[in-house]
Amino acid sequence: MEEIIIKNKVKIARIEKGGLTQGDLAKLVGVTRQTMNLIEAQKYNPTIRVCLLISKHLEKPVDELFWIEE
Amino acid sequence: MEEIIIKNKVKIARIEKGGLTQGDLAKLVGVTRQTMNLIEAQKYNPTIRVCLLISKHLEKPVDELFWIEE
DNA sequence: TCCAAATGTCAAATATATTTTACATTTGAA
DNA sequence: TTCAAATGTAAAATATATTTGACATTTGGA
Repeated sequence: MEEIIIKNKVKIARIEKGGLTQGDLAKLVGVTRQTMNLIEAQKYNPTIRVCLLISKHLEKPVDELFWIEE
Repeated sequence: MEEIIIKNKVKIARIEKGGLTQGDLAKLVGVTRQTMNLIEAQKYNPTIRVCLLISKHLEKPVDELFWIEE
């Protein structure tokens, strides 16, 4: 899985909530609050499905929310 | 995992290869040829890490390569 | 036409994303 | 200040992304 080059440094930009709680967003996206919490804490590497749904509900493109740390 | 609403309909736009083979792109991204093949065939839901690396090597934004089927 | 390279696919194994349950800490409004 | 709501986190279980190995089919150029 190319551990050396990229190092799984995917980051999520601060999910600023327009009234949404972490749990609300999780529910909208269809994951658990814990998963959303881990994503926000940048603890791992979600699937594109989850990212697209976050993107949709936050109305921001995936490329703006997630990137590779150079 | 919200089986009803979204149905895991992530699609990859045709990965047109500027001389790249499926295997070449797989190697660049750091996954196996089989994984790249499955992604192209829209058989599943890759991680954002893989998507960002595909995006990088194809020089197209993630949002252009992957979307949710309405 | 022929053949090597590229692609499609399958089954079993492995790695890891995601859930479940549970509890401790923080935060903000009454 | 207080208390409910929100957040942070952890361990174990489950679901699924990804690999490995292998083989069959397709494709494009010589």
